[in-house]
Amino acid sequence: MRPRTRRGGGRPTISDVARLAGVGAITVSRALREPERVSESLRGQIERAVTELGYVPDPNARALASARAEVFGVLVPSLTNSVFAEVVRGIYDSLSDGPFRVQLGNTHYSGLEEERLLQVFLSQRPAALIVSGIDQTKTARSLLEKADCPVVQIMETGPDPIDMMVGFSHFDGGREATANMITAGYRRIGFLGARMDPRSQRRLAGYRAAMEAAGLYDPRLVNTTPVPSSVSLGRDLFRDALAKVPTLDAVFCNNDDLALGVLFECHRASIEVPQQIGITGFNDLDMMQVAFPSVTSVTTHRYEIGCQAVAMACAAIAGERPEQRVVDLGFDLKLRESTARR
Amino acid sequence: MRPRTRRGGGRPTISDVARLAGVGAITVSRALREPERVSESLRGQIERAVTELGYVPDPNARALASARAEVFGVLVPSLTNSVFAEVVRGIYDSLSDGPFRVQLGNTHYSGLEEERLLQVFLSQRPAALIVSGIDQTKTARSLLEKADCPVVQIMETGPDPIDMMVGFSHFDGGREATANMITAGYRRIGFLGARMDPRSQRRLAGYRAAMEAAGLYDPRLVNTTPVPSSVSLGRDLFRDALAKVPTLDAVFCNNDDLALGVLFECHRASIEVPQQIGITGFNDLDMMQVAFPSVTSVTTHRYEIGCQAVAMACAAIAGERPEQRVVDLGFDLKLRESTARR
DNA sequence: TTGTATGCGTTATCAA
DNA sequence: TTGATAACGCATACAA
Repeated sequence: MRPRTRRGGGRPTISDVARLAGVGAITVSRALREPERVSESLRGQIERAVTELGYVPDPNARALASARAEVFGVLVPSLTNSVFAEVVRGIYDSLSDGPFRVQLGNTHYSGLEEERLLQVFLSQRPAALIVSGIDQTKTARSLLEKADCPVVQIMETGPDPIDMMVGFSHFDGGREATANMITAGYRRIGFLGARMDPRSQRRLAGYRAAMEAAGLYDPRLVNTTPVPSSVSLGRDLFRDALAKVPTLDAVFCNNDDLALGVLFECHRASIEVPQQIGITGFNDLDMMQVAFPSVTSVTTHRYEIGCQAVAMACAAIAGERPEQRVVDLGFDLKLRESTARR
Repeated sequence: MRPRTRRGGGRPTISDVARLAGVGAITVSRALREPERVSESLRGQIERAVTELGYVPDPNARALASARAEVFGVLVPSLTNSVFAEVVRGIYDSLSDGPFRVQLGNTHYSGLEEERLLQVFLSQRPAALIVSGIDQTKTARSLLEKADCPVVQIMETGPDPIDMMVGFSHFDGGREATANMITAGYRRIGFLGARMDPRSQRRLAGYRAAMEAAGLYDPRLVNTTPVPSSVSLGRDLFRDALAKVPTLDAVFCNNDDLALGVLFECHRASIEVPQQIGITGFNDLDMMQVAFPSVTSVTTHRYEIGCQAVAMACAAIAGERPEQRVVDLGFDLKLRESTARR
C-alpha cells in the first residue's frame, strides 16, 4: 500500500514547482497566469524551477478548476471547401500566439450536426464559439444565446446577430456580378449553382434581383442542384443549361469550381469566351486570374474573416465592448477577360 | 458564507444524476462508459435521470481523473492544401461516431512548429497522435517515442516507423509518372516543383531515377522553388523552364496546381498539348479529368489515409496488435490526354 | 454488480 | 503580495 503513488504518470505538478521554488502552489499558479501580481524575486525563482523541472501546466486540471477551457470552438460546414479552409487558417494563425487552442467541428452543412457538435463543444466550456452562417436552427441558436461565452457568426452579415458577426453580403455579391455582365452586354445570363446552402441561395437571390431589374429574368435560366460543387459538376450544369436554353450567352457561377468546369467545357466544345459565352465565378481562387481566358470573379476576404472573428472574440473575452457587433468585410468584383465582350 | 456554492455554474453533475436515480455516482459513471457492466434495471433508471437532468459529462474532469483525454492530436503542415484537407476530412469522418475529439495543429511545414505543437498536445495526454511525414526532428521524434499513446505517421511510407505508418511511396509516384512520359516518347522532360518539402523531394528523386535510367537526366531540366505552390507559380515556373531549355517537350509537375498553371500558359501561348508539350500532375484533383485537354496525374488516396490512420490508432487503443505497422495505400497513375502524344 | 474513500492538478475564496 | 483550504467533476482502487 504505497501512499504516494502518482496516477498521472510522474509528470511534475505545480506542487513540485512550488516546493522547489520554496513558495506556495497558488503563487506558482499566479506567476504563470498574472506575472505582474507576483514579486520579481519570487517570479525568478519560480521561472527557474519551472525550467528545471520542465513543468507544463495540465490544461484539463486548469479547465476543471476554473470552469473555463482555453478553447475556441469553431464550426464550419466543410473542411475541404477551400473557402472555409482559408477561414480556418486565418483563425489558427490568429490564435497561434495566445493560450487558446482550437476545437474544429465539421457540420457537413447540416443543422442537426451543428446542434450535436455545439452540445459537445459546450460541454467543454469554451472561451469562445465561432459558427458559420446566420441560419442556425432554433435549437442551435438557443444554445448559442445561452452559452456564457462570446459567439461570432462568420461568412455572412445579416440582421439580428446572436452576439457578433463578420462577413459580407452574398446577395450584393451575386447582384453586382450579374449586373456587370448585363452592363457588358450579355442578356441570356444563366445561373449555375451547386450545393445551394443558404449563402448560395442569397447569391442566387442577388442574381435574380439584377436580372429582374433589367427585365431579363427567366426561371429557365436558373440551374441548381443540391449536389456538392466540383469542376466536373460545373461542366455538367453548363451542358444542361445550354441544352435547355440554346440562346444562353453567359453564366454566373455559384463558385469558381463551377466556373472552371464551364471554361474547360467551352474549350472542349470550341465555344469562344467571352464572345459566345461570358463567365463569372465566385470567391476568386488563385487560378481564376491565371486561367485562359482569365475569369471574372468576386473576391471574398476569407482569411481576414477568420482573423477578424478571432480579434472580436478576444476583445470580448478581455471585457471590451465592441464598437460594432456586425463587421462587413465586403467583397471585390474582379473584372477579367471572361466577361470582356467585343 | 454559503457552504454549498457551486463554482461550475449550476450544470448537473454525475452526483445529481446518481441521487435522482438512487444509485452511487460510480455506477452512473460505469453505466455511461461500460453499460454492459451495469444491471439492466439500474441502467434504465440512470438513463432516465440523465435525460431528465440533461446531464452531459464534463470532458475536462474526465480527462483529469483518468489521466487520459479523449482527443486525437493531428499535426498537418497546411490547412488549405487540399491534399491535407482531405486527409483531415477522413480523420474527422472516421472519428465522428466515437467519443474522440480532434485536436488539429498546423505546423506550416516547420519542424520547430511541430515540436512546439507536440508539447502542447502532449500536455493534454491525447489518446493518439497523427503526424504528417516521416522527417520529424530529433526532438519531435523523441517526444513521440516517449508519448504513451499510439502514434501514426501519415502520407508517406518509409523504414523505421516511430510506431505506425500509413501512406505511399512518393519516390515511386514520381518515377512512374516520369517513366510514362518517357514511354510516350517525350525526351526533354522538365521537373517543376514548389515548396519542396520532403515529399516533393522524393518525387523529384523518383523523377531523376526514371530520367537517369533512360539516359535522359539533365540538371537544367529541374526547376524548383521553396515558394508555396499555386496555379500562378506553375505558369511562372513553366515560363522559366522554357526559357532555360527551349527544347523542353514535357513537364512533370510536383502537384496539380502547377500542372494547371502550365496548361493555361500553353493555351495562352498557343502551345499544343500533348503534341508540343506533355503534362503530368500529382494528386489528381477533380479538375484534372475535366480539364481540356484532360491532364495525366497520380491519384493518391488521401481520404483513405486519414481513415486508415484512425482505424489503426483505434485498434491500438483497444489493445489490438496490428498485423502490419506500415500500411502502403499506393497510388494510381491516371493516363489522360495531356500525355497522349500522336 | 455496486458502493466508499480517495486522488487527479489546478484555481477560487478568503484570510493573513 | 502570499498562502491555506476547499472545491472543480469524475474515475481508480479496493471492498462489499
